[in-house]
Parts: sequence; C-alpha cells; structure tokens
Amino acid sequence: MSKIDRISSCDDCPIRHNAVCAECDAAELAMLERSKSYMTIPAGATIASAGEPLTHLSSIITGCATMSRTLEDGRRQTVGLLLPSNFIGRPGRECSIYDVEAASEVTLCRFERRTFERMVQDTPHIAARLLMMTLDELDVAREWAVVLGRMTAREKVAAFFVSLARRQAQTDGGRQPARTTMLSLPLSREAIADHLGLTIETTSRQITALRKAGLIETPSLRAIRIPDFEKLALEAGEDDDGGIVA
Amino acid sequence: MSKIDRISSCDDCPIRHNAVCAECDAAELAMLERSKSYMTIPAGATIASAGEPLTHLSSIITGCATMSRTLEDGRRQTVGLLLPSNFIGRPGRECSIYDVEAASEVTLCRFERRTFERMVQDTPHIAARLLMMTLDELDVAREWAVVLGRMTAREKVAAFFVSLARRQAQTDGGRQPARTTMLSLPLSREAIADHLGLTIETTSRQITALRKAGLIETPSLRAIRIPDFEKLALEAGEDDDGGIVA
DNA sequence: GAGGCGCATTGATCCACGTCAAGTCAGTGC
DNA sequence: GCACTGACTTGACGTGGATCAATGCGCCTC
Repeated sequence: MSKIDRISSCDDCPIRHNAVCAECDAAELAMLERSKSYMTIPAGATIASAGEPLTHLSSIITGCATMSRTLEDGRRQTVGLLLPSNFIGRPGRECSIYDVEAASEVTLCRFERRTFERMVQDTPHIAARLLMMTLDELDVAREWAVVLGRMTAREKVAAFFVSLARRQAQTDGGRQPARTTMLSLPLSREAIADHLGLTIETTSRQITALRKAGLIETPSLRAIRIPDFEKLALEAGEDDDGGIVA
Repeated sequence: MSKIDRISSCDDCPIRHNAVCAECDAAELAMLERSKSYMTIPAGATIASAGEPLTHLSSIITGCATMSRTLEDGRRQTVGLLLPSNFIGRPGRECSIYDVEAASEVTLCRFERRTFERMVQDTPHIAARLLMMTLDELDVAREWAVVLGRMTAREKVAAFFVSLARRQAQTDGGRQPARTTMLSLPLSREAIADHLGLTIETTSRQITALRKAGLIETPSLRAIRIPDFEKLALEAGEDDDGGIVA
C-alpha cells in the first residue's frame, strides 16, 4: 500500500506510469518523492536561460512555456512548445541550451537534478518511460521541421492551430480533437511568429486570411474556434488520412 | 570472459557502452547478440518507407542515409541525416513515419525488433544509453529548427557544412574539426536542398557564392575543403564561442 | 567521336514574405 | 471623457529565394 500511495501522488508528474511504477524499488521512488516540489511561474517570466545551470528538472503541470534560441542579431526561433506533461531540462546535462519562458502562468513539478539523474540510471522503468517521452518529442520536432522547411505562411499558421488543437485534445484526455473545436491560444502573435519562422505581420495577415476563408473564427485575441477541424487540417498540407504530429 | 566477448563484438553497434554492458545480464546480452545481423545497402536504395512495418531496428555502421517526408504535391523535407552510430526505427513503434534512403552505400547492424524492445524494457543500462542517444538527436533536431526557421540561404548552406564537419570529426574520434578540414559530401545537391528547405538552384548558387568568398573549396562535386573552419562557422550565424549542434 | 543521360550551374523573371510605416483597438489610469 | 500604452492589424513597397529555362559537364554506350 505504501508503494501505491507514492505512485498515485505521481499522477500529475511526468513519471505518471502507474502500472510500471509498481515494479520499481519503493526506496528509490521514495527518494524521488522527497526531492519533488511544486512551483508556480507568472506569465512572461523566464524559467531557464541558455547556458545557465539548472538545479532542477521539471515537468509542466499546467500552462504553456516556450523554448527558444535568440541569435545575436535578434532573430529568434522557438524550437518547442512546452505543454502539460512536457519536460524542462534533460538528465545528463547541467544547463538548458535554450531559453525557456512561461507563455502563460505555469505550474511546475520539480525534481532535484542529481536525485533524478540517479533514478534514471538505476530504475529501468523510469528510463524506459523517459525514453518513450523523448522519442515522442523527437517526432514532434522532426514533424515541425517539415513545417518550417517546406510550408507556406498560410500552411504554417494552419499547421500550428491543428497541432495545438491535437495537443490540447490529448491533454484533455480525448484522442482526436472534435470536429468543431475551441482552442485557447496561450501565445502572443509574436511568440507564434517565432515558432513558425515568420514575422508577426505575416502571421497576423494569415490569421486574417484563414478567418476570411471561414476556416477559423477569432472570438478573442487569445482564442480560436475551429468550425471544421478536418478542413483546417487539409489547409495545413495533410492528406486526408490525417497527420502524425502530436 | 564470455561476457567480455559478447560486449566487444558490440563495439560497432549503438549499444557500444562497454563499461555499462559489463553490468548487464549476460543472458540478455546473448539474446541481443543472437538477433543481430549485418546488412549492406547500395547507394540510392530505400531502407524503410513511411508507414511500412519494420521487422528490424538498425544502427548505421558506415555510410549515410536520409530520413525524409514527401508531401503529396512533391515537396520534400529531410528531417534527419543518419550517420554512423545513428539509429533507424524506434522501440515502441512498428513503422518508421519517414522514408529512409541510403545516400551512399550503407552498412547496417540490425536487431530483431521484438528482441530489442524486450531488452529496452528489461535492461536498465540499455534504456539509459538509448535515452542519452535520443536526447542528443532531439538537440540536433531542435538546432536544425533554428536553421530552417530563421537562417538565410547562405547561412543554411554554411551551417550544413559546419554541422557535417562536426559530425564527421566526431565519428573520426576527434572532438572538434581541424581548422582546415576536408569534408566528404555523401549527398547530392538535391538531397542537400531538401535538408535545408531550399531549392536545388538556390543551394547551388550559395555553394558558388561561398566558394567565391573563399570560405570553401570544391575539389570535386562530392568533396568540400574548408580552409578556415572558424570563419565558416561565423558565416553560419554562430557567435564566436562556437555552436552546439552535433 | 557522336549522341544521350543525369547531375550541376547559371541566367532571367516572378512572387511570397519581409520591411517599414500607419492605423486600430482594448485596457488602464487620471 | 481623454490621454497613454502595448498588442494587433493593415497598407505600400522592396527583396530573397522560387520558378522557368538554358547551358555546361562528366560519364556511359555505341
């Protein structure tokens, strides 16, 4: 029972692998539990800066953060959108190589880095679980390369909404987004542009164009309604059998 | 001794983690060894097609392969360049979601998928090792997003040569490429263009431009000489303290 | 050596997106 | 109500890279 207790307190954490945890060493899990702490970050705040050592690894419980690189001349590219269950920092490296910023208010579940790294070394199921999570992130990153490298501005914006809708649906427990979906936009236009490799003006124009084409509605600046998800997905360059991006 | 034997025969494989392997269960390693086989693929051949089941996971021993997605209208984006030690396929998924093609002649070390997956589940050090490899690939993919999203054609081409020089140096045992480096180009101009999100014409023009600027020399179509690596890296948008891409 | 074939390069033109510069609009403070 | 601010939108124009079209060049076959 002590085992199960500890595991259930893990429910909101990255290592949310109930069945698997049951096979882990209770002493090790207890250690991880002890090093765990929660933290709330206000919107706009910096969570980590490129090159600065991280004392903790954390996973996002609620909210949205961006991971970006800024070149010396000011050009910025967001390389990842961090949503609930995503990880900040990686075992085996002291620093983040990207800037991580809270796009909305973010709550984190933090683990002391040393402890966490020891767990990964010693506990097979945590390493295996983390491996699956990382492989999924790798797929997302590669899928995004197709968007960045080969899509038009209009397709990029559509792809962004489609991808965000999929990820929000997944977080909310559903598999696929409903045909008609309401989307909360945790990012400013500038942050969207940085994610898409576009300027803020082009992004804005394409959002307008999609609205005029009836593919999206914009009830407010930070919300998007998608009347027909399939149609939007088509606009994002997906063939009819649906895409793969998470 | 039997343990050590098995491990040393792993030297050219992804699971090349001698010290770590010594702690693994000999029976499990033996199983992995039994499922191992080598294979040579001619240049230009398809190694895997998106959506088709893979019976084997493999790692590249020699040569170069590309991982790409082709959209219905023919646009193609290469999402990863596979060089020695890189992995093809992933545990936990039956198919590759990308087309994998041999750019040059490729030799593979293949593992039967089922066996390999069981190993990942059961053997902590293999999962941990695979996790580190995957995290590195994730960094490479994210770094490439910066290139695709925010760099000019000239910077993209320079970044490609710089990145390739780093990876070839790494494979050859050195840490950083020498100041003056000879680079073998395993890709056609078209494949380079697909990797950079450019057309073949723009790619060719930028190679010419870099040559005229004295940043590279082109002794043959499939070779590049870099007289001053640092200078080329600067052209690729890196600040002076060097970049992070593998 | 002539022809053909597959790549790569080069040239001329076009257009999608960047740039620069005004608006517009919601929110906030007085 | 009115000014102020910051985020967003819209407009006019310029440009980097795409597109279309030759041309060059190694390599193979005959």
